[in-house]
Amino acid sequence: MSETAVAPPTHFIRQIVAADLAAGKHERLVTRFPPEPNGYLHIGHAKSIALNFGLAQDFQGQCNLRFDDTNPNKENPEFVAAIQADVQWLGYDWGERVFFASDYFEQLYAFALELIDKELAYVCDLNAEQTRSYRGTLTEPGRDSPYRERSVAENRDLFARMRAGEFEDGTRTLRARIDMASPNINLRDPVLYRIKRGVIHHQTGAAWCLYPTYDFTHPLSDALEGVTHSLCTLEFEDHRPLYDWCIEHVSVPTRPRQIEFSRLNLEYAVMSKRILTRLVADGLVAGWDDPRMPTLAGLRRRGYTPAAIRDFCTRIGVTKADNRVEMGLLESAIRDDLDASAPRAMVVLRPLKVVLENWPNERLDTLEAPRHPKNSDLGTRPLPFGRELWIDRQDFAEQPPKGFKRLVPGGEVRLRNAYVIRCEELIRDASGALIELRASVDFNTLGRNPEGRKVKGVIHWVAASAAVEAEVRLYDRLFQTPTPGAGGEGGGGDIIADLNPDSLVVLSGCKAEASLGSAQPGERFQFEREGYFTVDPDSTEPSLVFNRTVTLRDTWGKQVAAQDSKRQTAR
RNA sequence: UGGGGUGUCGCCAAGUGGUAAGGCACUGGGUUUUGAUCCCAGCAUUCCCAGGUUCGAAUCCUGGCACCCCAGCCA
Repeated sequence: MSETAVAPPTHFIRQIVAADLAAGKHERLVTRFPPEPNGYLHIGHAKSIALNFGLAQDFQGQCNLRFDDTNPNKENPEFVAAIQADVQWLGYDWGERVFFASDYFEQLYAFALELIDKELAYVCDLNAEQTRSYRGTLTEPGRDSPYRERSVAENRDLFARMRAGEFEDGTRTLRARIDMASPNINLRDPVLYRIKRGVIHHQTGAAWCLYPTYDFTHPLSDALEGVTHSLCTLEFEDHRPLYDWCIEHVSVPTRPRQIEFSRLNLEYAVMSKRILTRLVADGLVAGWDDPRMPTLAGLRRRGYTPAAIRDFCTRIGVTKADNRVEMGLLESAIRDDLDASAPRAMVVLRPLKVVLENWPNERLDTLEAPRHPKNSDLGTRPLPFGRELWIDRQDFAEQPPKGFKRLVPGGEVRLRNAYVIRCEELIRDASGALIELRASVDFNTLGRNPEGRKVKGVIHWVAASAAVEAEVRLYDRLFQTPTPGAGGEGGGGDIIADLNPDSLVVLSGCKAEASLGSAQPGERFQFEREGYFTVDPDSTEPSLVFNRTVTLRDTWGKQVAAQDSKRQTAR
């Protein structure tokens, strides 16, 4: 196979990196992916991971995994483990370079002392509320803290006593001494350290009772690691002057450059960690790995492949423009991957029995079908065929809509990989409901077209005597509105009200073809004419559980839906 | 209304003064034992708007407009 090296798509950050490297600014590229371990990673993080690790790969640099763990109240080791698992699953490797911002706490403390000595930081006794009122507003400047002019000696003393645990939470902070009148609020003497006594940090235990803020920690951690390009999302653009200020005024070994790009928004989904946490905590979903969640764990359980997610990330690009990407793009990426790789199988989701009246009672044949229509390397599978079959109720219509190509009373249809049959009779129960079809086989149609007529429709089926029972979980978008929580006109809606009540439909008593009996959790299949499915870990030996990853493209379904809505509006 | 950003097809996105890439979606047509895949064709005389500079402007200048972010001791 000739692997024509596809040039990675160019975007503004890649251009900056390439130019910096070409200019000899750095020996090699160093990036970092800096998650806070306060939740699971989602598809938005995948964009950042693919960017940071991808760039490092392409330029033969390195990308560090660094946990930004400066707020022990919200973080825990479960998230640390989950994040590592997800990054690896996505296909990236940080080698030996896993770091924690908490690794640098001692060094950071020394940097803070350096700022104090330079009269660039001071201990402030204002509480949170007072600090806020001194800060001013967007349009009015702030006022200097009454503690702003403390001596170096006093600041050193107080800061040491903060560390020693002498003061209660919220009573004192260490602040940068910059400019209370700055039009950029982040520069109005931002808090560098706050007191948190009695919290056990997942990495440092009880060693510290004061913790550095993000604004102080991030630039210095980057510099300590020799990060050359620190890539983050747009909301940190305002913080860049502060990022640069920290690097400027502290004796760090290197000078990283922060570059911002826009975060990913997806239609019908939510990327806010706060809201995702709430969905999990309130039991609105089955957990962080619920297949409806946009988390990597959820997507994995849904049947998404790492390759498809990476492909999606390159398709969406990297810019500074606000965006909201259509679900269709993600779906297209997974369909592309799975169409090429997933073995085919037949599963009847809503079974309707068909008895072939001219098929001998005891005869059970074994037909053969390719596992993949285009990739013969995947081989074939045996397909039992007998007198009684299951077909999908949706593949039969007593009164077919215009254009219907499937089975109708008196009509013919092709059973995929098998014979053409004709519907001869409808069997009903006492209430008049259809419970069974009687049909006849054209024995002369196995592997060849019937003579003298064209049979358009092809439907899938499963031999009743060899069927494997399965539960199938049909997943759809978690939210029913493209921008959940945005509300209608005016905005400010309740996000819970936007949840899609039909995001999960569980089908039991589905009939799977015999070859699926040995399917293992995590395996992916195309159920022909239905979609892509994966075996859920809830599967146990006798009872299979499948999750629907995504449907097949369905032009017929769309046509029917369009006709329906036309009929609706006509009324 | 202070500061920081962004505006190119329904969505994403190239474009870096020389006459609007590509993907997704959509619409036709072909192949097909998956209404799938695949193939072929179509889909921005115009780049938020208005002026200006230039032989030439999505790209430069001026002035507007719209949207996003910032007043956590969260990140």
